Amino acid sequence: MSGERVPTANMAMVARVAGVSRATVSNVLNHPDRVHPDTVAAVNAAIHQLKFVRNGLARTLAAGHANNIGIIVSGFDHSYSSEIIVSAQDKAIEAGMHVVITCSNHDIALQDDHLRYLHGEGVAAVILVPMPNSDASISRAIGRGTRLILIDYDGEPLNCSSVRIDNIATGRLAATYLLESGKSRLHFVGPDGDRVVIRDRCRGVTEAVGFAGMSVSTVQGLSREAATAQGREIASLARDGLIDGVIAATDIIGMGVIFGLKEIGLKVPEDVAVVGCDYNAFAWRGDVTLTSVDLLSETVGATAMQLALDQVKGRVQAPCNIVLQPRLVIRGS
Amino acid sequence: MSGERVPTANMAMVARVAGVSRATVSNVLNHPDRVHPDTVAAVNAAIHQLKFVRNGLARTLAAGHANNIGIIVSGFDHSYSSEIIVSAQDKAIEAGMHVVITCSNHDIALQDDHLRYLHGEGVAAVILVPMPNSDASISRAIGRGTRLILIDYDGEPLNCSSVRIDNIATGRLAATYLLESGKSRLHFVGPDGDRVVIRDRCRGVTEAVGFAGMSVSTVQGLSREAATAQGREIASLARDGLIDGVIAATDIIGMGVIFGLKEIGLKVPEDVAVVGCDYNAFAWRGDVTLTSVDLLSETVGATAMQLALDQVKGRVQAPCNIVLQPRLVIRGS
DNA sequence: CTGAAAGCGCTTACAG
DNA sequence: CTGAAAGCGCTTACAG
Repeated sequence: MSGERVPTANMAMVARVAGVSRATVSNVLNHPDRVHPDTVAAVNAAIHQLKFVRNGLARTLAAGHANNIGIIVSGFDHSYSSEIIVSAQDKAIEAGMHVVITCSNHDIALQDDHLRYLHGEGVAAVILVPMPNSDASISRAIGRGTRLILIDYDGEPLNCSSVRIDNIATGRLAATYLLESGKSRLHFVGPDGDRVVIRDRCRGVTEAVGFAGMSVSTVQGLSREAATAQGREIASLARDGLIDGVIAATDIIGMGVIFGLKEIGLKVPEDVAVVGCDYNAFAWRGDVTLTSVDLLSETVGATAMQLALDQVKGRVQAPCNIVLQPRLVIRGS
Repeated sequence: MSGERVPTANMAMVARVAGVSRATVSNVLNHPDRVHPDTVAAVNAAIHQLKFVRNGLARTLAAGHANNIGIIVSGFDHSYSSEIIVSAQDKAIEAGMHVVITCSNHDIALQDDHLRYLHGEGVAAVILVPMPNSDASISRAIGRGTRLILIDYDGEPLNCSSVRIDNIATGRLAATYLLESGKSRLHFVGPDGDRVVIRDRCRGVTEAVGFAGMSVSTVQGLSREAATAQGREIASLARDGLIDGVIAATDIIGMGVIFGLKEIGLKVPEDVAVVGCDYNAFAWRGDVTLTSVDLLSETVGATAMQLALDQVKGRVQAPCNIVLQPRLVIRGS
């Protein structure tokens, strides 16, 4: 157990080489305008020569504020997560902040752990895409004083900023499109369980159609295999003329349905039209491209980061809850 | 600019509440066995009462070693990244370490930035899945003293531990399988550019087949759209009887080819068999599932983390370079 | 078993 | 414009 770090250059060494005090080195790094140009040059030369990289831990500790923001996601199996991360990071970089990501791997205990960990590491704020039913964990984080921004949070109202998509509107948008395309016997298919997101999408469909006009079925889980299997079931309903439009709660399911329909020779969208609800880049692209509802991942990520930055910079105190309206993207299904 | 942190409990407060010194609180946290059980209980009660979370920055700074390991990936658009992260994190957690992820978004400057940043944050080690042509950036990190583990690095030999898949074997495996399935007119299709990974896979195919027995084509980029378009081109070659087996450098391309073939009524794998080379869970399993070469992402991630931990714990000094042999997974194509 | 003291590498008023 | 000094929140020998 001797994994000592190779002795790295620190500010004291830079100061010595440059012939100045540590305070001056610090000033060159943080407020170069307050330092004589010649001194700046000398210090920078020393920094360069010693390959000095400032210790960010000590910096944060001494300065009392961090220059990084944490993002916790539960997994990368949906393109939504990655898209949020990328757009959030872009915004953070503009503001001179770093982003560290943490993955809870769909494990609520791990999510809790990451929340504690990032708090302990003193990140300036945490953006969380919370797992369902993690209210307790979230409240604890807020209680601890973590600056938290919630994405697509669907639990009890919390004293915390958030950004989310209107999932009822998502379902309504999908259903309305099918109705306007002349379809009338709609079917909603979503994963089992009682996730609010899915329930909302279903509710949106119901609002647009009315209970009488629709049927509903369920897929076990979120896998492609299960989606394809259920697609075959739905195809048989379609063959019997019971269905002419399908709203799939997820794009993966939507593609499964399309494969099921085509397998028995039904034409998409002529015989049966299919709309997905989560614009998943990992789902598109069979020979038929899936029409879906854009959940504006990029806007969501950028907005969440903006809220985080506003809080960090002290520009805003009160929590701010933003609800975004989704957008239908018509493609080939 | 007044985004001050809410005053959080620190060790001094815990010590006061528990009626002990800060050193004792620290001992309760780090070496509970050295402390009287009653004292431990009192301190823990205070910790609980104050919702104290130890400042990890200060801990790392004072202790001289971190309890976290960074992973830098260039994106999450391939399931390989996520799988590596998950398995690496599992191994880290076993060892009581935390994992922070950073995404360079396919930007070599950003990758360099993350490398510097993580070094500055003092992470115990960094696992990097490097972008092509980032040797300079990597050497700099090593020079700085960062403990670096490279995954699938294909540049100049470096004084640094690494894990990689044998990509020549990947191509050979795919081609050999097709030959043994009775196919003889093989075609290799990969993305343009001169990535070593792709060249190696092609070389593996060549080794198995000989130049005379194969043709080669190229896709612009890695998108599904381009893959599908090229799939149509390849399908026309197949229709003319010039091809009866396709090795696709990526699974996304493989699926594009399958869609192209089926569009003109060719049967997969009877008329033309298709094998992918990167076992991408995001390549949609259509009605035909893609036979592919498993790049053992989980082993790669776990092994990389093991190498990192060994170094951190001081169990190993010399760099260790591991080459893993891929494994063919026969599915429906 | 417990605590006083020094120190990790930096920043930030405050003098000069 | 520059530096001496205190302090960020913790850990670690070292006494006791």
